[in-house]
Amino acid sequence: MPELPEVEVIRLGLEKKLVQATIQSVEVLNPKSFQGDASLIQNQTITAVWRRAKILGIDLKDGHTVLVHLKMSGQLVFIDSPNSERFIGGHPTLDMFGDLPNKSTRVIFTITRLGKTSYLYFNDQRKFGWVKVVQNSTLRLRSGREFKIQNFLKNLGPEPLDKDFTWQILRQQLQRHKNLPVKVALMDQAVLAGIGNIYASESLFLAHLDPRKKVSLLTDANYQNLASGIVQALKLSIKHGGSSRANFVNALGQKGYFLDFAFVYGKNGEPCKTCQTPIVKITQAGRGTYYCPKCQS
DNA sequence: CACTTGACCTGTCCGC
DNA sequence: TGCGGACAGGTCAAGT
Repeated sequence: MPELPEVEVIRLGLEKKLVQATIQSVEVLNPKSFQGDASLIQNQTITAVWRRAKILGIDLKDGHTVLVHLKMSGQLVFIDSPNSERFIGGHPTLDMFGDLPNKSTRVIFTITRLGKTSYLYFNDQRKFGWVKVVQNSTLRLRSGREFKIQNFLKNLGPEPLDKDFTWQILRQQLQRHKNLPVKVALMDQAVLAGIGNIYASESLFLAHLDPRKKVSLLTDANYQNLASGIVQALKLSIKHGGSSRANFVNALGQKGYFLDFAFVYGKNGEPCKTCQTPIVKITQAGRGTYYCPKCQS
């Protein structure tokens, strides 16, 4: 589920709640969801919450970091006290959500701050996601940022929301896959970090680019349009709280509303918002791709 | 090496 | 209603 915007929305929420707070204890309900020694992070103060690609990092004062990957159905929900904070901010809480923990809860962190106790729930219906405790020292500096290269992570491409991201960088990165359709190439995390199935389709629509077009056939104008389409789609989604197709909720358990503004994702058969032509769904590399056959020719 | 497919899980939705 | 199958935002490993 979560791609870059969803993970960033969670990060923004968690940062407010967790920095300067302390992890008092950790309860692992599903052992496969948790790697590393949970006892290492107990009674540790949280110093930062960061994101790289679709991975969240929670830094602790003593030099450990808790990494979280939500994969398809993960959630990280912070609750001060039952049935309170989830209703602030003008958006309703998911009705299905109910009280936590629920049957999808895999890990529970007990958090204390200023003498008050709260809980952080890692829920993950499909059990693909994970929480992992590592040493900061295993996270290497790269390009002046605190990004990690661990075995379980292949090399990640540039962050598309970095200030120095340009269409030339996009062009250079896509050259890794000259013979692939541009949509498939875009989803390789080594090309760009954080683009998944929703934002690949949406970015290509904004760029008026056929998702089936091979990378080798792209023009500089295509790259320029695509680079700006990517940034536009990601920023718009963050602004609307991310995409909640099924499971996604932010750090307070609230849904995101980007899909209300989407042009093509999940819209097959519906008229294109620009030209009224029905949106088409095809399969590329085993994943659904949505596009407008007229606007993206 | 480049690329595709299956596997990992649980849940939902759609057609018969 | 019930049941089987397809499908779901991600990423590895194995296969072609």
